[in-house]
Amino acid sequence: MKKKRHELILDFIKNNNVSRQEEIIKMLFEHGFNVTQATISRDIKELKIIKEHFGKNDIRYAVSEKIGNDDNYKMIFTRSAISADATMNIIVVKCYSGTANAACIALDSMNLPGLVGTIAGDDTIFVACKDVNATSHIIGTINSLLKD
Amino acid sequence: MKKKRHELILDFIKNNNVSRQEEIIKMLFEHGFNVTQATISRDIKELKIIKEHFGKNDIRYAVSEKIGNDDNYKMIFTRSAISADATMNIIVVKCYSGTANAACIALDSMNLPGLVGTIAGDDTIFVACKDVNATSHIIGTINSLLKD
DNA sequence: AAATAAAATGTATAAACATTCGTACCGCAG
DNA sequence: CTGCGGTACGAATGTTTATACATTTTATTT
Repeated sequence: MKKKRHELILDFIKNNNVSRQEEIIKMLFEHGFNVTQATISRDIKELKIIKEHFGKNDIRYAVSEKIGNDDNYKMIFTRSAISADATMNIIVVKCYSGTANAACIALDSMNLPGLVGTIAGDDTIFVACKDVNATSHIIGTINSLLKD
Repeated sequence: MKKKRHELILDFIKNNNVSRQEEIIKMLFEHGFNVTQATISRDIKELKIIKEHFGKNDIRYAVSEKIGNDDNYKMIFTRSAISADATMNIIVVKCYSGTANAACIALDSMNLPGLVGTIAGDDTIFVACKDVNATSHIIGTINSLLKD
């Protein structure tokens, strides 16, 4: 039953602003589970759920996933970028109009080794790389992102 | 003095396993700051520091990478979006021409609870929400973003 | 199946944390 | 100056969460 309960909890906090364990107890009760706060506390620990401050006056539980975050960036990038080309140590990435900024931030956040800096216009990103070697490495990474 | 204190706190939690606000008080004291737990609580809120479960029996404070990125997202969003309106479980966000896509991606990336899906045209975003309740919550969040 | 070990949970309580309320300290307009 | 609006803070208190210990449930061994 623990498994099912955990699933419910995860689902619940993903789809609602949950800020107290009591709310989870209530939700579980409505789904036929009858557990105490101590159990929820342990569940939260096991599920590695975190409590985050959001906006100015909200606190909410959230699933802690650094990996999930990476995926997020990749998603942003692949949804924004169209193609990439390299000359010397510069890579030029073409994006859909208006998305270069977002794609650029996503790219930056990947912390690619050998990447020196980026600048974004409306639909184009310039990526400055350390040297030709790094350039081919990075464009390889970018192209593999573009494929999915 | 608050600025300096905040810096110390961030530095501290990045480089140590900090699991209680008391530890922060102690550290600050050693650096010449004399504040109470109430202040630390407020600092943690302002700095959007989270408490994460780590390993099997550790809890520690950490800087939420997600939130840091959130700031980026927020920036993209607020620079693109103009206004928002809701009917039933749909929110319509008006953006500057050509920016809806970027704003939409930013919005998606915030992982707002109750948000089911989004779609962007050139200057408009449709946001589908789970129900009316979620809708009002989400438009509240959007409006608070638009204010700054 | 009885005996034993291990996991899951509840109870009660302690610990950790957030918040309310009051005060002090600005910066500034009148 | 004087009063107003805002920020920062401590003390006290309320709220929320974690945990020590006891108990029940489930699995494992013999």
